[in-house]
Amino acid sequence: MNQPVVREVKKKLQRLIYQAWEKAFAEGLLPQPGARDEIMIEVPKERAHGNFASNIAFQLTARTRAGGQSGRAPRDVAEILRERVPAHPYLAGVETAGAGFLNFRLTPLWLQEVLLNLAEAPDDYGRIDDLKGEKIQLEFISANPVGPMNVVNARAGALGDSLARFFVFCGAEVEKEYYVNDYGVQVTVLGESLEVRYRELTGEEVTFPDYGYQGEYLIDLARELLAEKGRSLLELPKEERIAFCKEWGCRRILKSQRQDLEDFGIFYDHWFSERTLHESGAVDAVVQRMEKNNLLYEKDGALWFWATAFGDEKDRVVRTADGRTTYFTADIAYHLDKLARGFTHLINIWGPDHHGYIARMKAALEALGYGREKLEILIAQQINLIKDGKPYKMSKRRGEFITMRDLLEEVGNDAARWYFLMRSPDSHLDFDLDLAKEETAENPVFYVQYAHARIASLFRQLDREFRPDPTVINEAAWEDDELEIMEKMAFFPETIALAAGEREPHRLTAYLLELATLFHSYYNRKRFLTEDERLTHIRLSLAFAVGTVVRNGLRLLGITAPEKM
RNA sequence: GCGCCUGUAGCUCAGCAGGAUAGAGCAACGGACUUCUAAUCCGUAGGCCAGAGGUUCGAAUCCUCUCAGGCGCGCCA
Repeated sequence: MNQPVVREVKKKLQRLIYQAWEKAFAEGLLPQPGARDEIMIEVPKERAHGNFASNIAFQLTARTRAGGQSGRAPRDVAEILRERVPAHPYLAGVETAGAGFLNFRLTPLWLQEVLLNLAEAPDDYGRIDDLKGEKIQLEFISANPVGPMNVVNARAGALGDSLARFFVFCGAEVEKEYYVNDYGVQVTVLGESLEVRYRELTGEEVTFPDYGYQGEYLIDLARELLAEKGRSLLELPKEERIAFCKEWGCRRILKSQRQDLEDFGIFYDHWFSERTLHESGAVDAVVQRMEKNNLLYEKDGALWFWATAFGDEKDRVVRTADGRTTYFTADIAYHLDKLARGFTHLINIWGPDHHGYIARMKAALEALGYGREKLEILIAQQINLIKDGKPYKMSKRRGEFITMRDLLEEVGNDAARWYFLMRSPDSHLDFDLDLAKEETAENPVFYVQYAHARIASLFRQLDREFRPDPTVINEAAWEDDELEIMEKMAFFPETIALAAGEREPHRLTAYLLELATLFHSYYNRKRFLTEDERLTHIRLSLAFAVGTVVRNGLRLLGITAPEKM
């Protein structure tokens, strides 16, 4: 795999500056050069400031003072370096500017490299090997199987699925896992709630428990249960009937959750049942192991984990006074299981209501001898649904909430994914249902997709298969607007690295918007299919490249790249 | 009370280990289709980056404090 062009160019520039620095040192003008990597190469915001810039002069200024010399102004240092930067085919000019920046203007050579890479292996453009050798497990959503998916689940799903795609593109092996919380109070309440609804449908007079799940969906589910089993469940003792409802309800809800996810384009590699941890004895084994390692103490009849010794604010119960293990205990067992499976890195995406849980989970892993950095927890922040200009509150208890399915049916998968991913996971985003629904045409995702469709349309009109010709690309006389687009595409791999590294796909949505803007503007200004065969080829090479980058980018977000719109 | 997240244009939000004149979309206003898709383009307007200190050549960005909003602080999951 080729190194991304931008990285190579930065390295080249570092080398050139370093050579200048060494020369100046030999002449006694600057202090001794340090490491080459400390020379920072950045990208100026202003085009007038060149393609790349370095602030090395500012750093060196401090050092000329420290070295006992009289000290030089940043401008002078920059000038000393500028005069000594060796010539290079990539280099069109070096200038000093501002308070002491060193600005580099490059020839189109490096950008032609981008087009050539794109022509050679389109589907792989943007691939990097930053995560090569990593085996990452990504666990996300993991909702209780007690009701339909909600919109925060959808956000976490879009994020997790997209990150998985990024990681794979960065060379990692990735496994997506869903942890099914099919054990404990919540599912028991589900069983009880369903059982009451069932009896209600058989005509029995019932009082619905106030702690039960009151959503409509349970009535529907009870109806299905009645259709499937008839009144036969009434023969069972109540306890058994509840147990059956719990079992049956869990399975049905899980199945529909899974269906919702798959309709959203999210497919898991592995579904992991919490119950199996209890049944296999893994949970009890955790208690024993912690006991053996002197991590537990007894108080008020319960067994406590000494979490404060590992950075948590409070100690945590792993076995209650009446002998039950807690959710936390099972979760420790779950994470130990993950670790035993040989992943180099674990990532969990949790909802905002679980952030208080992070410290104790990390404390447990550390106490058991694993590095706390091995587990990374991302918080997908909350979503405020806005309807009719007002916040739309959700309540699982009252059963009036907008489900993930509702949302997707209203705005579509592509728009929903884009909306979730276009903001930082940290932002508490406002999702305006009316806006997303009514103004779909104004939605930025269509703007990006439209660029792709326009390009596809160009190639449809060509009566032959198009393959970019390296010779034509190398000999082309590029215009400024073309170079700008090429430069943007050169930063595609960088954007992916950043998005993957920071776990922030919104870097890519922003990038795609910028690229699409440049392209639409260019499209309006220039014709692609002209009488001049050479010119046509040059412009189509550019279109080919843009289309490829847009398609590759959308793929990472889990969004389709339509040929027609 | 403690912890986490957030505070940038009228609205929703970007701003990459600090960098040169703070950006985008929407909304507003004015223009552009005989031409490869007008789901597009071009232009105008819009800001005490919540506030106060500090760090330095340089702060929206880093540190401290204050203010405001959200979420969490169970022998629940």
